[in-house]
Amino acid sequence: MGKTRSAPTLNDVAKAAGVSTATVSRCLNSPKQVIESTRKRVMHAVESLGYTPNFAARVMAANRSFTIGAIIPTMDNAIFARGLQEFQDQLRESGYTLLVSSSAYDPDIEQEQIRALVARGADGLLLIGFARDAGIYKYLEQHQIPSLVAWSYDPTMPRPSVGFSNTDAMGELAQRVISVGHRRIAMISGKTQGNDRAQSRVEGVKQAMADNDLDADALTLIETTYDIEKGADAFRQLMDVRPRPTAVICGNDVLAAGALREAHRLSIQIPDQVSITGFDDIELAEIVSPALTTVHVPHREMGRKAALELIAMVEGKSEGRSICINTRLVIRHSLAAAPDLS
Amino acid sequence: MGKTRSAPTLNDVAKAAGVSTATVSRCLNSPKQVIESTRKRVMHAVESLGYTPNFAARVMAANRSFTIGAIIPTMDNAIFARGLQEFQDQLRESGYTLLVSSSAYDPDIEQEQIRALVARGADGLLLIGFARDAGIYKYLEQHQIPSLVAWSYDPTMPRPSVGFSNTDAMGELAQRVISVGHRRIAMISGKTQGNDRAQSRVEGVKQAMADNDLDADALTLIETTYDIEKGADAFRQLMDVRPRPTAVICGNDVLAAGALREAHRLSIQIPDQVSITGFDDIELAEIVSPALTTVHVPHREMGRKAALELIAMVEGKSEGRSICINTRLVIRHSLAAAPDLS
DNA sequence: ATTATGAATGTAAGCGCTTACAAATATGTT
DNA sequence: AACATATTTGTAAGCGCTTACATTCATAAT
Repeated sequence: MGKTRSAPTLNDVAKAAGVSTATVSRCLNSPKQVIESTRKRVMHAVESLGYTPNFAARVMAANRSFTIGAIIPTMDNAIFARGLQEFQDQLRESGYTLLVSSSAYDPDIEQEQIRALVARGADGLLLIGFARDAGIYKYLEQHQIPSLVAWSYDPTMPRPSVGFSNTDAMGELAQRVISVGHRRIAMISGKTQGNDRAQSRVEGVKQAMADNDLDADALTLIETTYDIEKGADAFRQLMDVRPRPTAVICGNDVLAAGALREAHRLSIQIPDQVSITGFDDIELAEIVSPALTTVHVPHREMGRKAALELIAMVEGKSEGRSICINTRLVIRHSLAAAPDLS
Repeated sequence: MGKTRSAPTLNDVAKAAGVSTATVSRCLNSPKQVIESTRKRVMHAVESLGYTPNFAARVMAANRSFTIGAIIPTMDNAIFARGLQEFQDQLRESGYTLLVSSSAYDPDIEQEQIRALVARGADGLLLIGFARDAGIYKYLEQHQIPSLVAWSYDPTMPRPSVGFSNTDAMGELAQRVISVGHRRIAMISGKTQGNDRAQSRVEGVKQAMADNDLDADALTLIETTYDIEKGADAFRQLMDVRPRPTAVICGNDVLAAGALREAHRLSIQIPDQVSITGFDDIELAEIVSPALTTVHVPHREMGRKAALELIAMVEGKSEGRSICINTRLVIRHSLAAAPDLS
């Protein structure tokens, strides 16, 4: 309800220090413009009144907030956490504050959150992946809010992105799976609807299959939400498919962890009977047993570079370049040669 | 730089619709106050201009933002993710937007984030744990910002909290550990400095020991940051202690997972040689093998109740009650009888 | 027809801050 | 000493919105 009522304002400080509001404002924003003696007096008044500037007012007057917004699909697992933490740290160093909200993978909520952040004066936005309504991009343009896509990289897109090629990264992993002899391959993917990362990863698998004269259309594919439980469910389903797949490629480590857990329950030996792979190389991947063969994504590097680039865009120093981050295969025990190859 | 420059304002809409700004404002905020015909006209203008209200201005004028802020210690692991997701969902349903920031367990950063959120017009704040500088609480009072502590519960504190007694919950677990015969107990705790949850958990263990005529001061205690790696490091150290502890109680599941991993590496059989326990019951706990005996915290319930209570406070319907959430022991395979008990 | 009543709309005063511009003061030059 | 120039400070006009209050208009009661 009533909030700032009793909080001191710029005016109060000005009076207390016996100067004009302009001088106080300058003390706070460009101290070198005001002479030491008065600055001291002003700062003292600020201290003793416990004054904090009202951001809404500042944003409105200056049309600048030093705030960056990020909308991520979920906070519910570690996928975005690490990269975002680094993103925030980098922003902080440059004097920006990060505000995060999550969309629960729902495009409508995402749109709402984007508007909320823009309306709140965000100077720039970090978005995950490219896929979203064109109207949103138009909206951002109208408000002249620079935005940067992360967790994806596609230089052919009109908007800048910092990330990696999900297709290539997953392709490389699938190639490895095929190289060690697997022919009957199944995949547990995240929902591809409105999720270009998930789409590209499926694409990567299919491409690798095609490259090796396997019928990509024969890929047994289950789409599900990114949940351990769901990964487990999907794995169980896949184990009923005949002929049974010898390798299950998962859209990320969370799904793979679920698959692994279900394999334990079903007493299916991993990797002797079935190989399982993940994607992301979050901590989870190393902890499960057998440890997951996966694609390592340098989340921290991505977060840092995204922050730097977005700041450059916000400050008008960059038009928005796309930056490619290199992923690499991490071979651990969950992948082995296909059993029936011998 | 210049952002909202070309975006339409209330004034533009008013002109386009041939009404006053007051009417447009009313259309947007209390539609029933304006007659159907004009409302239609106004809404049409809003649509065709692609108007979105400027939040900074709205906040400043109305002194109300429908925004709730949350400052969590870290986004880097799952501990807070789940509860926060539910918190956000509940807020959304009630028409509030959640803005999150993370403090990296640093009190100074936390303070800065709190100020940032308040300055940005947050109507209320969710804080994790009680321990923080008194100045911050004074600041919140001065600005009349309701705040709610979560992940802790202590009815004796002057401020409302939604959570559980970390002492009791951990005490119950420790009691169980002792009951199955363990006498040489070690603990890997999170940094207790400025973290009342960590402190209370240590307290819980000590209390349980004292209750069972064990020397609580003899508890071998390692404090570390909440990292899998650190948990592993600490476990290695503990295994060098002589006489070697038979049970390692960890401050949370993340540390326990690290301990477990290290045990694997050291070829120490869990739970045959050493028992390990966690806290939180995040997904990780069930995935590692052996699965962790831990304390289940109903994060979702906590998130939901926290949201409801905080909204009530913001809307002046509650003075701020404290709500206790029940935790429960989850016994899995990582805890067994002490080996040398026989 | 006149007036009381209530609903719909308009008017305009802020909300707390930044910043262009003006004024005052200090510094340096000749 | 007189002036040009640079530095420091003040003045006041917004930024886009909400809302108390005033006004207008429609309806109903007399």
